[in-house]
Amino acid sequence: MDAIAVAAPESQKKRRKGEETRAQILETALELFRERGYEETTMRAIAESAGVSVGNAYYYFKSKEHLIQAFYARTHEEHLAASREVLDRERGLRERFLGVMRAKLDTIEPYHQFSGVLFKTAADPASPLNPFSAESLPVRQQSTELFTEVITGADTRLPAELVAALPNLLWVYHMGIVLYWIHDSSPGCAKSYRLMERSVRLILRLISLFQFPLLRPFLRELLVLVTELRGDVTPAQAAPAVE
Amino acid sequence: MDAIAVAAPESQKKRRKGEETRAQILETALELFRERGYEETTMRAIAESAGVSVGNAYYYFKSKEHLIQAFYARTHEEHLAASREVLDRERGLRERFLGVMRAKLDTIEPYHQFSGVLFKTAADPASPLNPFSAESLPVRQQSTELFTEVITGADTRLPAELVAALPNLLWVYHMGIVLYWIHDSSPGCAKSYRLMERSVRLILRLISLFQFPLLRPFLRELLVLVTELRGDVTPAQAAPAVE
DNA sequence: AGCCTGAATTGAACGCGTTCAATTCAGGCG
DNA sequence: CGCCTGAATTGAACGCGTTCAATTCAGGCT
Repeated sequence: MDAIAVAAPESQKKRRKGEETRAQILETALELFRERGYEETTMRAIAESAGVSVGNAYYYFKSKEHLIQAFYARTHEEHLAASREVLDRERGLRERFLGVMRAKLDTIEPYHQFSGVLFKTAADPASPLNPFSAESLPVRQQSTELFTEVITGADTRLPAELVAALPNLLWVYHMGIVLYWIHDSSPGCAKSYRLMERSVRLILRLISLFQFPLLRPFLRELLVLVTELRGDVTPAQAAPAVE
Repeated sequence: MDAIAVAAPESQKKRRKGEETRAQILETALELFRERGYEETTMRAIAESAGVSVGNAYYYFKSKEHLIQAFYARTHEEHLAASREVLDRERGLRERFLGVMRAKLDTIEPYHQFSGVLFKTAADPASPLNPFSAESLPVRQQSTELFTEVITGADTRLPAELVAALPNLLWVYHMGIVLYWIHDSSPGCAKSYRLMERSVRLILRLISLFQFPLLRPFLRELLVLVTELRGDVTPAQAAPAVE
């Protein structure tokens, strides 16, 4: 048996080892987070449970928050996968949009209990977890692309300028829904689903309204506002001045 | 001199003392926050600077976060005062709305550097600082009333259902602007002011559009959505289940 | 085999927010 | 006047996240 497996080079074996430890720590951490909550889970407990020293946990994760970031990346992947399924299946704009949004809520549902901490750290402009930070730019871009795909892959034709601006708008909208969801304590987060479904319907209606020439100037101004401000706000362009 | 001042009862003298200590601690804390930032200011430093013991600081403020809450209450008062001035002066809906929003940004400007921490804690559903929490309900109500006054005191007449729903909508909108402001690193937060002015204009335009019967069903649905969901989300209705 | 090097790992130590048993203070009462 | 009581105040101690100098480990080179 081992004679067959020899092919693996040394450096790869080394990397494998490190990645296993890393995965072990992350897995243990997420489990403890789910069991006891974030604040109640200490780094010492994580390390002990994972069979490593405290310092070693910090070797792989710069801070306790970075463990959340890893989790964040994971649910993001899950959402992408779930959305892909919807987008492959559906052609109607409404179904696609609704499906992606529903997938979002479904994906994050298991973590609702400690979503507060997640958002708490995510809201800090200085945190790498901040959705506007440079560190989470890839994730943000992927999410935005998702909404691009929702629109361009649908059988509905929309004016070009709207197509250009909508993805970012919808991304912000979806963040708003998540924000509501975080504070939603209704059973099964039913209210969040309800709000999402209704607001999606409303948005689609609003979009269709833009066909009327009456509303064109309004639309124009909205688009100018959005494109003018998009992206330039992130504090990441210059390193935060800490003396 | 003292013969005149004798009138003060004992209990009042006592209360005065306590309140002075409390004020002393708060003043020192806010000063240090502004100087060095929130995270960099330790409770020990605050206590020492205020000439009290650490424990005593905790006697008056349950936690470091509660010092922020006190600051929050203060800027809220300032905003109310500044808004009052505007509302007494202006009669046009646009001027009133713009004035109140501008006053908001002006009021919080001095604290922009540590606004991140403010929002970070405010975003946590479990935190008393959370704008949706029971503890900040009075502040939230006052803010909402402010927008009621913006509308009802203006010389523009609006449909009754709109008048009923707008205050809450505008409050949420104003929170959104603050959220943008927190992440705004442009000089003088110019971008936030710009966004605010443009979006205010847009909102007013949107409001005036509702006069067209074409948009009535849209408006209806929007109002239903808002009134249905308003307020019931706060997790404060039942004590958070902590085992 | 022996050495070198850089990754992996350790655990004691630091600084922080927070707690709390103990102490002081000051006004009311017999 | 001395006692009582509750508010005000103290500071040592706790548990936490985080750091870092020191140590081990394992592969590559001579």
